[in-house]
Amino acid sequence: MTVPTPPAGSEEPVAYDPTAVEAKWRARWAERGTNATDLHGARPYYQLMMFPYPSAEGLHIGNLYAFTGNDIHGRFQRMQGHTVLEPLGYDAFGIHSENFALKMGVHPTELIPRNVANFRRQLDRAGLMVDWRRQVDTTDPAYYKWTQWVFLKLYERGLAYKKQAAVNWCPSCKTVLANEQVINGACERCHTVVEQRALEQWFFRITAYAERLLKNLDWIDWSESTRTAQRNWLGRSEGAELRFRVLDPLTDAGSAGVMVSQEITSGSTVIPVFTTRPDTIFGATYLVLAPEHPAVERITTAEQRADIEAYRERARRQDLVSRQVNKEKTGVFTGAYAVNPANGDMIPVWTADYVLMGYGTGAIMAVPGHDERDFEFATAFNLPIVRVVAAPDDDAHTPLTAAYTDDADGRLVNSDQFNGLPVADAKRQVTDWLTQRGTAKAVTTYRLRDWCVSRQRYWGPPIPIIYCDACGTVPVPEQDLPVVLPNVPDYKPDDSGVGPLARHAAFHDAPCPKCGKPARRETDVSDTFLDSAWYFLRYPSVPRDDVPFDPALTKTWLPVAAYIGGNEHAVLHLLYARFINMVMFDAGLVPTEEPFKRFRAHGMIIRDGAKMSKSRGNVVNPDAYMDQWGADTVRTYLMFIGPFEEGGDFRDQSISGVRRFLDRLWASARDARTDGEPDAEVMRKLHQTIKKVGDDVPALSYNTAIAAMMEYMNVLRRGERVPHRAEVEPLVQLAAPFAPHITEELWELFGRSGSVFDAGWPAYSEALAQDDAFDLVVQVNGKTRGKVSVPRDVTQEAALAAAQADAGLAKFITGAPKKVVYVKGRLLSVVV
RNA sequence: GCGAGAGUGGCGAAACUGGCAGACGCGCUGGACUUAGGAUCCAGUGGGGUGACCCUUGCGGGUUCGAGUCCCGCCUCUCGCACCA
Repeated sequence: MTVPTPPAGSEEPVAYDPTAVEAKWRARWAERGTNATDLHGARPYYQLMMFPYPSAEGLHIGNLYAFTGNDIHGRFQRMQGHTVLEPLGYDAFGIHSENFALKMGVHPTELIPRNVANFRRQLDRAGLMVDWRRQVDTTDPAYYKWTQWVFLKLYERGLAYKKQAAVNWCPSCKTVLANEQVINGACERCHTVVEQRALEQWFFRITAYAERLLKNLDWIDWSESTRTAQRNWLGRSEGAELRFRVLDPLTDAGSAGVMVSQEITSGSTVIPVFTTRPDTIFGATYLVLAPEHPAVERITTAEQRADIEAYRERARRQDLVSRQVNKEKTGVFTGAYAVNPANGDMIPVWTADYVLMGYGTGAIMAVPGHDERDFEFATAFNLPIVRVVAAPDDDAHTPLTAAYTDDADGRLVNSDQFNGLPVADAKRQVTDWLTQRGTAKAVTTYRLRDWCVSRQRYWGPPIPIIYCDACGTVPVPEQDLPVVLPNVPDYKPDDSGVGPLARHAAFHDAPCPKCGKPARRETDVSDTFLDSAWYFLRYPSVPRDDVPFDPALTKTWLPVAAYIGGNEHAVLHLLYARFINMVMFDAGLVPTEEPFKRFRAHGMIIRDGAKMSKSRGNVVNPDAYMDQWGADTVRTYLMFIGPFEEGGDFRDQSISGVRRFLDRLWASARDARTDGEPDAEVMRKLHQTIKKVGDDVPALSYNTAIAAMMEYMNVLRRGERVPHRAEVEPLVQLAAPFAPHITEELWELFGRSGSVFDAGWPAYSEALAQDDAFDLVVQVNGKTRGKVSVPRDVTQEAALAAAQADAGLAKFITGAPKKVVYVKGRLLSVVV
């Protein structure tokens, strides 16, 4: 492919033709291996972008936005002398692909390669500096062999376990979902309301890492918004677990107020509750257990049994949305009483769905005086409300018209020996006191739950476990990996709670690896988020088949130097990836506890002020724009429309400005003169621009870097001047990360032999960038009244004299100044 | 409700630790070149006033020689989390 040259003798200058230039350099890069990374090169720099799910619709403009932002950063680092590894792959397993395949009636094994091929074509066009030799595809057995290996590593370390639990079940996707995949009680994929089902599932013990995952957030170099989202998700809260003994009808019979049941209960039941406010124990007037709490069964009295059963049944059937959205308090008395460990009061035990089984112990002590939810419940059911904390202006007898929850200024009342203590002190002292009495311990609870990784679906890596009647649960030995996902025509999920692979005897039946007797394979596959939780470890070691990641390469390339991606993955992918990396670190397989040295969340692209969506019909098709404007223009435009970390508004109308800039760059290089000297004024602006672009690009301020180059372009061509080559050539380098094809072409036009990306970054000279005279702003009484041209290092006296000598300024400076403020190099402020 | 972020021309947006508000681009206006212009180039472009000047960064106060930027009190929007005890 060559760029058309004008016919001999033609006067017509060659116009910028992006189609030809881009095709030429795509071919040239492939031929020369320009984008191939030497894994043993000097100053390794791992530039990571979030690999896409290859949808049938093709590359989304949002993907392109993220990739371009990464690519510019990677290319810039290369021009700074780093050996940059910029890999990419496909996150092609998962429910989304499978649902789409089912809908279209095309098997995923056919659909995915087709989508991948289309993605690859679009990605190639975008001019990314990707080393495709390191590509990964999560659906390739050569990859998921190691995903299964990761599962086994966790199993080995006691971090993967199977348990029966109430889990989120999507009736439409017919599979369980992780908590992270349930948004407002609905499936994040299909938005169907999620049900609760009791199923046996594989879990990863991520909660064992909660503390470390939280602590490292204090120092990792990540976008603040992402760290905050993770902190909230981990949800650490400090408090105490208090033990309440439920009165036994036999032993406690005769105690005043106990309703003796005919039912004989065996032994005494102790209900542990978690609270962050142990200081309010004297105000705990009843207990509430979640409807699913196992103790409910045991303590309910005969009189209350029918009501309780009905209530539990209702709660069980109710989906999460109505349970969460309908916040009206409901509940039923169990008939049982428990003893308040602080004051010995007998308090009723209720069950209510405002208490969640999944958090803390699934039971609470209700302190209606100082908790809004308990106050609401107590009011609805006429339960006693006791004040145990008083605001500075209140006393022990001030009536409570609402829960008083302030824990900063309150002091304890109605709490025996703790009266008068501030809340913070009381928390500690009450916990200590109860701990000594054996009814409490200080505990820290996390909102985070263990990661449910089983999926009752087809399109994922089979979980490498075999169940043997004799040997029990047996992990598939490493040498038997991968457990290949069979290519079966019947892969539709059903409502049985068991994955479709269970229907395929050839897969399901397998000999026990230990004893060789007939046994059964696990038929669930693992969550897609496991595929992506370790992919960054794999890239440098592709295509090694003997190890998931080579120790030496991993040590060289990890942790990732720069990771840029969408904040929608703040608590999913990014938390799981940190967890898996931490486990690998504990196993001595990766060099650092944290996988990503630096993470930045990019913003979202909207279009004409509105969110892009298929239903709105305002989705930008990258192919059409690259056809019309060229990839370099699309890339540069995407980066120009707003701050990269905040996103921007894609408007068709504005793209022409960026194309005009590249047209002018082309013309400036083509027509540049080589005779004589470059203009000193222009060169000064050039050096200021080198500085600005060099500062802005690593800070991801791409929009201002482009603006600076445009500004320089205006100077370069002001008044239709013909620029000197020395004025243009460095600009070609500055623009290269943004517009790689055109700049390679112009670099070649200048007679350079290698790639512009191996030519380094233009040298910046502070001396050349410095203006010798400048305009000093003069303010009088706080108002800007004009400016005077003075030397840069002028003294205050000289500056004031210059201001007073200026006719336009002198009229404002009447009489002797009362006060003069002089900021060197900036302004002079005179008060009269 | 809690947490995070953001409100600046007709539009997308700039503004380093407080120091000329509106860089750059779109659009618009005028001009040049043209048979032509939805091409290219040049110039202008926050609002008001004939003018010297005045007003202007969501609203109201404050600190300061000086506030888009800092402090106090509100309003609006976006994104997370949401009965988490």
